[in-house]
Amino acid sequence: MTEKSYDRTDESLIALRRILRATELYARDLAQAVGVTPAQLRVMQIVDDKTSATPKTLAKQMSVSQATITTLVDKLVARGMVKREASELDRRQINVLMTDLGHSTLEKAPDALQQRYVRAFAGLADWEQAQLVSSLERVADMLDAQNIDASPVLSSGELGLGKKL
Amino acid sequence: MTEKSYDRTDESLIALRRILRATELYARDLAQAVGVTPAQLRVMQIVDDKTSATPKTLAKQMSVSQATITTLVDKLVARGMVKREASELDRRQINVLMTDLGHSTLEKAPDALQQRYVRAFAGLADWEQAQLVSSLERVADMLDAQNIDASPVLSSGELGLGKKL
DNA sequence: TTTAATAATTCACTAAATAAATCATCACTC
DNA sequence: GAGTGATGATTTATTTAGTGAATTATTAAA
Repeated sequence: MTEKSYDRTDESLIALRRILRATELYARDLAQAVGVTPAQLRVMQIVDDKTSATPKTLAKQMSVSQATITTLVDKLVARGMVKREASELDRRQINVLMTDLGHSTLEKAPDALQQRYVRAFAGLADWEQAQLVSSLERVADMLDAQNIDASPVLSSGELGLGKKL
Repeated sequence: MTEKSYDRTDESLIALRRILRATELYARDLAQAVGVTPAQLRVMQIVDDKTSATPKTLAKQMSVSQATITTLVDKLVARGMVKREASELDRRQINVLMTDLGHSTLEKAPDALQQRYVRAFAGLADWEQAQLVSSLERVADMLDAQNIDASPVLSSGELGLGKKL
């Protein structure tokens, strides 16, 4: 074995690479369509998904420093996509919320790739879906040992709900 | 719908997100261990994999402008990781090559995540491997319509399963 | 009531990325 | 074989992301 071109490990890694690449390119395009940058879009998606988030939690979820979040939120505020609101429980904290503009902008986003994926996925036979999910989860397990919080951000409920993947 | 429980589409997207996240975090760590930035590491991996590459092809493969490649290569040259060599066929072109330092630096890199993945993958039963590959390729097909050149860069090298390409 | 620790921000700085302009070289066509 | 246009790499100027360190306000603990 392992004589010809690629062995299975390589094939799986190459497929993974294709997935990664497609996703990254898609994120760029989507962000551009929305009129913000990819990083800013990520913030919008998380905030929209949880309806509210503090800079602290955003920083953690995006694996980025709080300082970075501050500047991203600054720019989104300047574009009218999100707003800041003081927390009442703890006055050190600030809640970032979507504006109506931000929410509707997200909803109107094309989201071409995800729509295609969701449609293709929905078109699979039941057992195929199950197999795909289990395969993906298996790969994810192999990759992230310390089981990071890889929460939603992409509930695909409605086809249009821009999510990042 | 979509209250608390996720449907299969969501589950698959969440798994995908975990894969993406693990990969991104890993790329950061690995780059730091190597002593370069993630973008610079990507250049090194491609160059090392093909033994030689022009800025043009690097730009295409990384989906980035040539100008960006120029500055990345500048920095790698400054760090002694790669070198430039004039092409003989077309004197407009330049070939980027690994230095010995660059090559050995790459080889000595920890590469923890990929090793873990490769080991886990290698430990699967034959039919499981086959199923995983087919699932991943299926997902990749769903995601990237226009079938971009998603070649290697993640060839599994170190663990002896390597092939070259 | 001091003293810690926490949450967000500001500041100074580096890295990555782009578009636009420039320069050299190649490929044609006349 | 001279001129024209396309191509490959670079330079310049600018924007965006990202960081660590310092700062400010607030909470929590001693």
